[in-house]
Amino acid sequence: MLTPSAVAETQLHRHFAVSPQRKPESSESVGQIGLAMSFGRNAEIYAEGETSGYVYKVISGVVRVSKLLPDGRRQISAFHMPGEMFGFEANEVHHASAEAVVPTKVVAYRWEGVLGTDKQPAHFVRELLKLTMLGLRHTQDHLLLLGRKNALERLAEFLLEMSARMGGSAVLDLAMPRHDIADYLGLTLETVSRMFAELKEMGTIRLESARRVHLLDRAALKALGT
Amino acid sequence: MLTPSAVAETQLHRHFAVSPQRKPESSESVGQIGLAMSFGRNAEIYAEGETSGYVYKVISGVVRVSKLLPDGRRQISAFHMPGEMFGFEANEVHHASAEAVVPTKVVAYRWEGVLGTDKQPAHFVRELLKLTMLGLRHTQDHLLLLGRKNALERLAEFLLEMSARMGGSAVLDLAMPRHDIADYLGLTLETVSRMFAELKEMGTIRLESARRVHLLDRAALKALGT
DNA sequence: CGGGATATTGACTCTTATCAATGCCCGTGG
DNA sequence: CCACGGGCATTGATAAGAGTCAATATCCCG
Repeated sequence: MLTPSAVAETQLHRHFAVSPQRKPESSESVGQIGLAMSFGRNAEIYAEGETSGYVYKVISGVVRVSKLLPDGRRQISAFHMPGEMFGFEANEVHHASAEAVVPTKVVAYRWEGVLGTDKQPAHFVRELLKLTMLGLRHTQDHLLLLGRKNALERLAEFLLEMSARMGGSAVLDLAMPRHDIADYLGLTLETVSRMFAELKEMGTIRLESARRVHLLDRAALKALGT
Repeated sequence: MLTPSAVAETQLHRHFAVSPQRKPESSESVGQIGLAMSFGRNAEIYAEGETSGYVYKVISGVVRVSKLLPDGRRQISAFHMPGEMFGFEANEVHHASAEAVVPTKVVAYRWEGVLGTDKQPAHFVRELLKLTMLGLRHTQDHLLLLGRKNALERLAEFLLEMSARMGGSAVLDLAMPRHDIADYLGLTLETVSRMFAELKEMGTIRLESARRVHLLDRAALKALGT
């Protein structure tokens, strides 16, 4: 029988001509609790179905968390930027996989799951509760996007979200390819590309290159994306 | 300026010819911490934008949690059944609204938000963390449904989810109208109706009435919905 | 038993997916 | 320094799935 992890890996190979690197390129302990790890582009940080012994904090780079269907359809639930944490689960098993979008450094912290919570300092548990609640909020907002917004609205919201998370700059450097944006927004990469073209024609953005976007008219984007 | 709460209410009036009842029909304290409340069909339990002073547990009935766009598009993020808790937020403000789908009894527990967590017993915080993580998992699964599944797959998954949560019986009594199912699945009510018809033709379900569904072939539903 | 809300069904439209061709950019090696 | 190659992105033509609008049908609930 195929384990969920094996299935996920199989699917990954459909998405990437070059198979993703397995596991960290390097790791070293940080203080007494953290373990610093480096991952190359598209390297797997953990897989769906894998036992989850850690929570992670992004130091540099970008991480995507996604779920796959047996036929290869993929939904990215979140991108994680430097400073953000990810990887916490109610059970001992990851129910999504995480990969580095670009070369990425993270710190992993040992985490025994909710059951091991007694052993964790109270402030840590409280912090984790807050982070989980914020994650839930973000995911619920994303439900609205996926369930009820059209392609243009989705891309507008995505650009505003990315801008806000990069400190609100008007020039965005997107770490991820069109394919990842599409899988985050529940679209195809062609549709994403067409919506970029449409925003460009409307004069609300300018594309310096495919990955470098100038937001020219935030108000127009907000009118679309909210 | 329209408050978010006022906007939500406006939109509700588009959805229901009869305006929803405001606030509990009755309430009485349970022990020293809980407050029992009753709500009629479509009554609002709390609104988006409202200050959140409580978490809730469903005693009987069904609750829907949803978000609205200014133009009336609605996304239901979850239905809550007896025994389940809902209404916890990272901030002091609800970022979704909750309504009773059918006449519903809940118990409300005072909750000061994450910041007030010190005052809560540790086991309660831990329990809440677990519930929030489970909610996050459910919501992420729902992202995959909304982003990547077709109408038939969505309905199949919905029926299996409902069956599982009603104890796995082969005869389902759906509390919610087609409109709510549609807003949960990111479809229109017409499409939901057509997918019911299609499952019926395939012989995987039988409709005793619109709300009462017999699951004849779970394996077929699983093949579609997973 | 009657009437209003809810659900089904049909005809047609529209958005997005699919399939396919072309273009672009960047890193590598001659 | 320029040419080549490969991944990535854009653009076009067409198809398919779900949405919209509209006409019944059915089911509760009083």
